[in-house]
Formats: sequence, structure tokens, C-alpha cells
Amino acid sequence: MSFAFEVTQTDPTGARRGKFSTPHGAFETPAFMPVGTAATVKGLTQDALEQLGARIILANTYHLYLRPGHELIRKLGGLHKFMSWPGAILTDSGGFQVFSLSDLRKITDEGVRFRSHLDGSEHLLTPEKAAEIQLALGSDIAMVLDECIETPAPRDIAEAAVRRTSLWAKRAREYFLQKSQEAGSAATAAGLPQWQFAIVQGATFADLRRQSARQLLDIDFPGNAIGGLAVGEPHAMTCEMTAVVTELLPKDRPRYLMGVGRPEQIADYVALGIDMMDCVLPTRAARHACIYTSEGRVLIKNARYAEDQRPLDPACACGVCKRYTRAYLRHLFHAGEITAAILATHHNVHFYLDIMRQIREAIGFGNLAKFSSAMHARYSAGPA
RNA sequence: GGACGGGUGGGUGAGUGGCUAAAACCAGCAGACUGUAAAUCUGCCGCUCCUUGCGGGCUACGGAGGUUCGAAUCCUCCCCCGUCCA
Repeated sequence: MSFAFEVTQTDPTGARRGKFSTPHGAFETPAFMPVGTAATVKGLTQDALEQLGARIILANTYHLYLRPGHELIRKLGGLHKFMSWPGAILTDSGGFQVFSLSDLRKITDEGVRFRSHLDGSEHLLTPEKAAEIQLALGSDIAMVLDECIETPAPRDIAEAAVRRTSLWAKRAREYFLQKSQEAGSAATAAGLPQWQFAIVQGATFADLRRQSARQLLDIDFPGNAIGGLAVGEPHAMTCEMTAVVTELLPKDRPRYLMGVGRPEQIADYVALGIDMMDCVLPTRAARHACIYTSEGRVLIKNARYAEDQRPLDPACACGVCKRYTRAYLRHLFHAGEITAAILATHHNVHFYLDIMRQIREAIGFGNLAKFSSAMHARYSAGPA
């Protein structure tokens, strides 16, 4: 069946290995999803993404709604066809923009009123509207609109966000099911997503996190996400909140921790039972000359690499590391050449996807904990 | 030979008596980045001393003198550069 999630292996730590199927192919979990907000993973062609082994990427409801417009994408055959991406696509709802565009929006129970960061025009994003846009895009996994808040947050603010997120999730679910029912058995043919994920909020309050999770579980989503983390709080807190929530989540359904993480943190989240993650870090840091390697971070613009003939990461098998030197990459960055961003992104995304491959293997062999501590050791030591 | 215009910190270039170790930009050095308003943003960027303070000393706006309490800024001469006229 083309819509399925199955846990195939578990680890003493709590980590799970599994397989996630969509109409646009299957992928193994735990999975890392590169972020392609505006229907492109910045710096990478779809060819490159496929070659790197990416089977699912992220796109953004809010951004694609503003430009080029979801109706245009629908008209052109859906997002997969539009961007020529054969793999799976998860679409974020715009809930993160509630957080990141906080100066440009007003929030009520009805929805979020945004002033476009592109032209200042005003738009109302409701839970139903966010679902509708994602249906138009034809995404494989749709996220509900949630209220993502800053951390640390006062308790009353966090409570309000939990309440509103549950309210919105219920409406989003009803809308989604109704539309799916209307489409009937033609749903798949019409490219409608079968997967809709809820998003747990609750800031750094364990009881609110539990409350949020329980409320969302009552609505009953095929998959569950944890949001509002890794937005400034310490890593230990991120882990604590994640653990609080994953304890409550059904074991047979996928769990997605949104927006994480640093290379050395990924295995920690997997150990807490997370199946999916996404993060802009590998792509953004790459554009900013920060290279992730098996030996730690390499700030490739630094003068110390001017004559360094080694590859970015001597232990890396990616095409960039096979062919180019640190000295060359440093030069490209200093020269402001677009190729610098392209090559660095290629490597960093490879690095992240490779971390996940290693983690999946480690789960198979039961030595995830070892992998995790090794990563932390390398990354606390700083660049070589 | 003459007439104008101009010489400012690594570069471009503001500044025409004190608020100027001297704008801004670039280059350089370092840092940040976690469901992307990010090929972005931040700090440093003459030398030096210390009790690291919106601290002290020194050097600095082509060169040398001078005026002034005080000069990158005004005056004199000189040296360069550009444009134009012979």
C-alpha cells in the first residue's frame, strides 16, 4: 500500500528504525528532510538531491501561497510536477512563520493575519486555509497550522498557544477529512495527501506538553509532530520536552521533531524515538561558509585554510570532497562566487543524510549510544 | 612654461578650525546561524600600556615651516598627480 508507516527495528535506547511509504516513493526512517521552503533546496538541483539520496524534502505552505500562489501550482499539476521532484514532499503549514515573522502578523482564534514580507499585502491564514493550500500543492504530508512561540515563554502565553493549536488542529483535521471524503477513492489520483500531522506545543512546560499531546491524540492524526523546540532553549531542555511527548505518542505512528538539529544532536533525538527531522542548518550554514565534517565544524573562510590541500572532510565520500580542496572552497567564498554555496551545500546535505544512514545502521547494530557520544565529542572539541 | 583641480588610515572616499584615531563602503580578521524575510547578521579593523575604562600614551590626513589656546581643515614654500592652454 502506498500510504504506510512501519517500525521494523527498535533499539534499547528507544530509537526506532522504519519505513515510510508515500505515493511519491518510500523512505527509511529515521529520516532527515532537507528544507526547500520556496520549492527549492537552496543551492541544490533536484538531480543533486536525488543523487545525494534525499527521498523526502520540505516545502512551505506560507511561502508558496504568497509566491507563486498555490492555485498556479495546482493548475500546473501540483508541486511535485511543478518543481520536478519525484520524491516525497512534506509541507510545513506556516506555523513557524507565526514565530519567525512575529513583527508582521496578528493572531486570533480565527487564524493568523500576516503582512506579506514580500510586498506588505495582508493575508489571513486559517487552519482550513493552510490545509486547502497544502491540498492544492499536492503534498504527501500536510502539517496543521499551529502557534509556534518563542522559548522561554511565560506560562500563560504557552497555555494560550496550546489551546489555540488544539483548536486549530481539530478544525484542520475536519476540513482535511471532509475534503478527502469528497474526493473519495479518487483522492490518490487527485494527488491529495493522506498524511496529516498534528503539532504538539507547550514551550518548556512538561505538563503543557503532555496536555497538548493528549488533546491532539484525541483528535487522532496519522502522524504527530513536536514543534516549538530548538528555538533558543538549551539542548537538554529540547531533549527533556521531546521525551515527555514521545512517551505519550503511539508507537505505531510516525513522530516528527520539527526544525532540528545540529549534527551532534540528531542521534539524541533519534534515541528519544523520533522518526523524522528537518533543519535549515546544513543548507544555511553552508551558504555562510560553515562546513560540517566528521571532525567538527570547519569555518572554511578562515585564513588557516588558505593553503589547505585537503578535502573539506577527509572522511567524506561526497562528490565535492572527492574533487575539491579546502583552499579552493575558501577562495570561492572569498570571491563571493555562487559555486561556493553550491559546493558547500552539497557537502553539508550529504553529511546530514549520511549521519542518518549511520544512525539507521547503528540502530540495526544496537550501538546508537556510542555513535551519539562520538559525535558530541567531535563537536565539542571544535574545528580541527 | 601657464591656468585650474587634487594629494586623507590596505583600497574607494566623506570631512573645510575644537564634538576627529578621523563618516560610509570595500577588502581583511573573527564569530553567529536549529519547522529559511538569511548568498544574511554581528564584532574587530594605526601602534602601544595598564588597575580593561565610553582609560592613558604615542603616531597619523603628500613634505617642511608658520598662524592659533587648538589644524586633515587657515597661510607660505616645496614635491607629486590629473585636466586644459601654450
